[in-house]
Amino acid sequence: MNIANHLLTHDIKPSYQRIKIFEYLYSEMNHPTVDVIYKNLVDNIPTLSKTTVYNTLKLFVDKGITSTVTIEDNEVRYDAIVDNHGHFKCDDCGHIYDIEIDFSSLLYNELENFKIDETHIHLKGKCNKCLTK
Amino acid sequence: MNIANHLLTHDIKPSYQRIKIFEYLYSEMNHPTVDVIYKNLVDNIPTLSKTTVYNTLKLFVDKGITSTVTIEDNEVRYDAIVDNHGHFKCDDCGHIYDIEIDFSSLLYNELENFKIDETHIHLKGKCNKCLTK
DNA sequence: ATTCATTTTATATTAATTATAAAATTGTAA
DNA sequence: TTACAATTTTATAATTAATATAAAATGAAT
Repeated sequence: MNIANHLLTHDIKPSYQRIKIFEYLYSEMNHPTVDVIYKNLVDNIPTLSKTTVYNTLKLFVDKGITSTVTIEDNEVRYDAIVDNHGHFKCDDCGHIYDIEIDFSSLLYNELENFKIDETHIHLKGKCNKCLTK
Repeated sequence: MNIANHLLTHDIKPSYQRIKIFEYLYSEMNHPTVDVIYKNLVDNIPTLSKTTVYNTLKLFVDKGITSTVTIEDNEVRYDAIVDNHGHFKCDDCGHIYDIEIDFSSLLYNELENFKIDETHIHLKGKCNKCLTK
């Protein structure tokens, strides 16, 4: 994918930092925190500041090309996938898996006449790799 | 419900502060933050400290009589209901509704051979009251 | 009453995030 | 090219939730 174009089509000027941050999100798919993103990019962009990472991710979320993942309560993670899906976090290795979820099977009879904008699902446990090692 | 007994049966010594904190959680059912709990109790317990609220809730969660609700990323909320259920937060009034969810309808084919310990579901949108006012 | 364990409290610290304003960069029109 | 304006990035300070630590208070048992 052409990242500069992707940003442009979402009304975001493709600055060097923005391209690199999105590139990291998109290629790693590791649901990184701000800190992880910063530490991974600062070697190649020595002038990078954490504020830029915060600003950029906020912009990405506002423009709809990034979503946030809140599993633990002391850190926000970011995801280049924005269409509805769930997450599984392994308590052992800490890895966060994207999982497909058929949201249509979920019916909330108590929410009649409610307007549902977002549905967040995340699970915790142990992944197959950690269970067999 | 007899709160002192409830605490005792879960291996928690029923101190005055602990009883009052659980009583607040259980009677209000408002998914309060630590700050909200503290502010509501400090008038009647002038010596109460926030550290006690933190400690007590951590104890309650460890002993399984309270669960945490993480919807926004900058605040943890607490819930006296511990069996599996979901939450709906209204973006307008901020109220958090408990909702019953049939978790059995959710199948995760990607998680074969994974061990699932917890499932968290929360929704956002506008509640019926806010939609009609 | 004395001792020991538990609970509560005050204080300091940590760490994620936000606010603010200056510096750097980019784009554009003369 | 130069000058100017707008945008983006950066450094610094401030805020805030949560944790760590140790002293003070409480409670139970002898």
